[in-house]
Amino acid sequence: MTSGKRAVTIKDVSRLANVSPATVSFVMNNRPGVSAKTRARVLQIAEALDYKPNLVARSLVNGRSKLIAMLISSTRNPLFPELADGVDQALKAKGYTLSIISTNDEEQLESREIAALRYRGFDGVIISSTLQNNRELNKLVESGFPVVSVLRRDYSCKGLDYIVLDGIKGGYMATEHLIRLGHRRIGIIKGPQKTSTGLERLKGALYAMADYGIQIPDTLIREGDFFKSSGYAAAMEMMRLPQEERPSALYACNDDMAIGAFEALWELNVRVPEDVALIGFNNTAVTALKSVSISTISLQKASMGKQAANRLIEIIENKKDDRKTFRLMLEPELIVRRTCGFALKGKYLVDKVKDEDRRIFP
Amino acid sequence: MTSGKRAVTIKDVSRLANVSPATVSFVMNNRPGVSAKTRARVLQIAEALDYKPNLVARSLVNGRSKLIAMLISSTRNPLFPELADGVDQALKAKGYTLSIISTNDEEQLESREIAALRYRGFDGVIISSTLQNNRELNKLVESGFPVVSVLRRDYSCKGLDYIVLDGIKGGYMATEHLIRLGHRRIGIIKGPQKTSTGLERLKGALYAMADYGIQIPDTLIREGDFFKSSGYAAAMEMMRLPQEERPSALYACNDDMAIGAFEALWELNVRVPEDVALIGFNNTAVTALKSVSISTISLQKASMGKQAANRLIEIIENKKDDRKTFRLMLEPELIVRRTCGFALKGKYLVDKVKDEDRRIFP
DNA sequence: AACGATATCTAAATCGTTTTAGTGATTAAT
DNA sequence: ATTAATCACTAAAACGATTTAGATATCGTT
Repeated sequence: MTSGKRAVTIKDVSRLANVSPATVSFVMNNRPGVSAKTRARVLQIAEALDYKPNLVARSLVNGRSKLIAMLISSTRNPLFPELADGVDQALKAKGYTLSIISTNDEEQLESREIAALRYRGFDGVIISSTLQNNRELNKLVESGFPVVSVLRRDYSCKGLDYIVLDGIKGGYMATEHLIRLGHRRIGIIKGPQKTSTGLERLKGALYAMADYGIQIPDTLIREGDFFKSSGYAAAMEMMRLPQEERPSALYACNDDMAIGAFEALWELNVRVPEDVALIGFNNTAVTALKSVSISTISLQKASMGKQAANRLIEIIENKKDDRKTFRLMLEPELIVRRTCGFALKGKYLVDKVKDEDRRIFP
Repeated sequence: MTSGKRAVTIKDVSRLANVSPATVSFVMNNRPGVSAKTRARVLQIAEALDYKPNLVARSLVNGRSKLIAMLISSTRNPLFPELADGVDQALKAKGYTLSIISTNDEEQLESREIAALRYRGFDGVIISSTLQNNRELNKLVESGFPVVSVLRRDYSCKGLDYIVLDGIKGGYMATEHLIRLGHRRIGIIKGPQKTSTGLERLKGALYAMADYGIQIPDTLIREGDFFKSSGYAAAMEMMRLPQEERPSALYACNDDMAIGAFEALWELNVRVPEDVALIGFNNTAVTALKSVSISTISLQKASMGKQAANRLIEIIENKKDDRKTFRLMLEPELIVRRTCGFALKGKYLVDKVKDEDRRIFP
């Protein structure tokens, strides 16, 4: 302990109770082999001294800490707290404690934290901050350390268990919705291409465009970093293009960037959805506010977190080495709100496009 | 390690390098007393084996882990992630890693986590989920374990270091602002009274009312839990009072509840601020959105988190036992936005009240 | 050549638990 | 009464590092 009074140890208890440390250990762990009388005496003394077993020492000897780490990209992106909440609840129910660590999507920091995990005494880790081609993650998984990736995944990582959303499908749905509302010039604010979500949500959009035979100029694809300010900047740039090059709709690959774009449009006195339609991704709490009401793609956050937590515990507690990798891809759902203008138009304008004319996803 | 390949230990390295474990330890910690040749050889072998010191073992012997815990109430209340972000940055800069643990404001869980902290190998803890009269917190502080409370405090805890906002002043400012805009029937949505913030933000409002000679009926004070839904419910109830008993303004003791109220008013087709004014507390990111624009009280979150982190490290690193308790109370700031109607009216209606007529805060 | 000083390295104790193997004592079975 | 089985307990070895005190070897000085 850093300073202050020395903590009570098992030896203090054993001395006072006139038994060996082993006996105290048995008592504290509810193990058989101790007489009722001794057990009671030890418990009473432990209570009186306010003895709590040192979890670091315990963790050293039996390699279990009941501590799980969750790596998130940032607490400032509300998706991660929302995800963490589900994980937390599932873990608490099983007697584990969750530690949330943020890596800010910095590759170095991410690698450092991943490398440290194994040696920090965590029993396992849930990674939602996953980037691509992470050597440390590969090593961690290969070493047999319990890892479950949630939301994002690292394609390079062979044995990695994950639960993700079908981002391609989500991106497709968002874009197709805009297309069916009659939009032909759709601006895309894509996410960081070092994340699987960033890649897939863009890819889905491009598939949709291709299926509907829509060309998209480079000026209408901008890369953001999943934070609000980058969405703001991207929207500003696109709206400052010459009149005829401007988008009539924006698809932002996450809600924070959509909100940034929303702010930019507001500042420019562009009406949403009358002048420009807008759709985001993630269905974070803000988008549902009545005064915001941004259309978006929803994912089952609570379920995702819960399943990841349960899978991780399963790995930890049935430590077979031959385990099958567990992979799950959840279905996205389109949430139609005010900003895409559906209510305005009442129906899709392009229903005349025959289904055979386009590739049905996937 | 739970399963999989055995991790590389200091012994593996020492064996391969033909030195004792002690020497390897010296090398890994950049200590003198090892020849350049040996040092190089050890480093090379450590690198080849991908050896990383086991932090649990290290922590056991020298009582340092470079791990800090932060107890927050919930990730779903955006104030906490925003606070944690500041703490995280300050800690990272000094080589520490932050673990965020949420307690959901449940007294039992809170106590359990606090009690466990000391034995989990954390070097210190930042508590922002603080409730009142927590025996475990008192014991922890008394034991000399490094603790800094931020945002909230436990009045019963004598030696507790804290950095908080002047909640009474903030509550006073919010309410006074509404009063000066001419409001006489102000509904208050207070927070949980087991938190210092809940208590103070209400107290400040009552002081302001008293100073301006305003009576407030019981029906216009409702208790929420700092979450959105409780603000929604409280606003709904108040707006369903008979016409003449309804509030003309609402003061919610945090932004989430203000947003809930905002939603309720929207649903009831009550115009904000024309029919009912609204002010929140915390200046969380959502309130600043153009389409939301809720007036609120701002606190210096980043600075608060940073200072708490730095103070904690100071305690940890200069382990004097005679340390003075460190207490800081920061100044709130009124953020005037759309929902309180200031822009509408352009000036305070009650400027005729002479300053001497009321008690100037504090 | 002898001495002390310095540099390099190691053996062993330590941190606070858990666990294994084994010791006595008591009880049960024949 | 003897042997076997059971019970209550303990000594000592882990776990994987750090640290202290001491052992060797090397060097310089006179």
